[in-house]
Amino acid sequence: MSDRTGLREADNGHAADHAYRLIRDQILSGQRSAGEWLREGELAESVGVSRTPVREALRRLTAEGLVRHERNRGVQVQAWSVHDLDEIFSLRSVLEPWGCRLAATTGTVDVAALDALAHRMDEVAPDGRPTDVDQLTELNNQFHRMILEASDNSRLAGVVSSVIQMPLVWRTFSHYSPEALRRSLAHHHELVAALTAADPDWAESVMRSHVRAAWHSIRPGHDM
Amino acid sequence: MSDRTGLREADNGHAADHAYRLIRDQILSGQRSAGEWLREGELAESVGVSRTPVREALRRLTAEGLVRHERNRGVQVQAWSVHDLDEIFSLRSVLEPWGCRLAATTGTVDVAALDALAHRMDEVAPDGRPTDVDQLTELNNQFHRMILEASDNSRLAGVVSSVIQMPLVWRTFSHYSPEALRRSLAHHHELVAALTAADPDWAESVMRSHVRAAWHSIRPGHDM
DNA sequence: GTCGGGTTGATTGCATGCAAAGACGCTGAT
DNA sequence: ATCAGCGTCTTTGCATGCAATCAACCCGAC
Repeated sequence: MSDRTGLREADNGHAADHAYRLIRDQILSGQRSAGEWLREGELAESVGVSRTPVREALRRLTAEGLVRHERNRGVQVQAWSVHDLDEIFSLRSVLEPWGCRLAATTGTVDVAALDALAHRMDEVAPDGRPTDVDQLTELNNQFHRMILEASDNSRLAGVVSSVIQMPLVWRTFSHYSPEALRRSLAHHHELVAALTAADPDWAESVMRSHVRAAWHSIRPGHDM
Repeated sequence: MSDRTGLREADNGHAADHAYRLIRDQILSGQRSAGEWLREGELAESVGVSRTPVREALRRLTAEGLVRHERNRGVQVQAWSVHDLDEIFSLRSVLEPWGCRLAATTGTVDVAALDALAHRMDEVAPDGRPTDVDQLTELNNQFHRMILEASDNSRLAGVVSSVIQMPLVWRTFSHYSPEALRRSLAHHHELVAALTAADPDWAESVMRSHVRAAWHSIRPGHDM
């Protein structure tokens, strides 16, 4: 471990966290393909730390479902099927509308911030054609997370984000048609309106439409 | 580490798993009280392994929310408030009825096994007075888990069980009045009936009643 | 040619040592 | 008496070495 400092640029001082973020990013960005074995030694070297914090990072990723752990064999990147996607989206289509309903009643949601996010997404994807898919994804995640956190049920937010990891690998928005993406962005504005009006039924049903539309946009063979 | 074998009785061969189970049981059984600090060294000695597998066990427990991890300070048993209980039960009152609805439609649920469980619970708690709270809790968990696993959505089952840990600490059934417990057991039989009839609406609404009744039975100050 | 057994190599799992960070108590100054 | 500064001591975080495990290969027997 010679020039460790050279490799740990954005290190906030903690090897395990650093390793976790690096490995996670490699998986989410697709640099590590599904089924690929992640060797502790190799990762340790590439991250610039010893195997111990790498092992800790891999255990966290295992708990989050991004990788699979086999005893005495190692860790491999989780493989995903269409059925997994169906499970996740059917779960989301229950949880997110409910969370959105709660957010509409608590009144703690920051509608101005939501509105700003919706407009920034419009800019990143003018006319339904995204210029930067990663940024669009990030903005979208912020939008949804912000609503769930206003639901005043921290476990709900945690559960949804733990389940959502996989669609991130799938790079959701790259599967959208321009029309589907325009509709998705319109939903965001409608959600802002419903939350501003503090109408739980409206908010819930728009979110349900939003999630189910997304489901059909992503599902292979249904690119509408 | 002298006579390690003497301490590892039910060891299936793997130190980290062993440590995990032991520590987890200590928390769930109440031997470790909320807020108590869990020292790696002490745990390692008591389990009979080194600190490394203990650390791994503690990280798993952290991911499951049973303990809290503070950087460079250690791990302490998670403390629970009534608000946490509310969060969990409101989540359950959305997820479990939905899972029960799904189970009623997939037709993969083993109603005979469910019926057997319901009757065994009757025996363990005749006239709403439990003879063995732990066994009753275990049977109840099996009952609910079996329904969720028949929902054909593995993530749903995972999410619910991850969220349910805390009521286990609370030792749910010891808070029930005889009347509430009798009602709870009756719900189980009604659930079996609804699932046998494969009626999604019936199944869903019984489960919703069941969860919300449980909520009121447990909530401090609402022992009806 | 195929199958079984043993052997080698790679990799994980665990134990241990050391360094760094925080908590506590002491001392001294105000 | 109170509080800042300092040193010690406990505890965690990380690195490293070694043992156990698994996979793949090779070789010999049938």
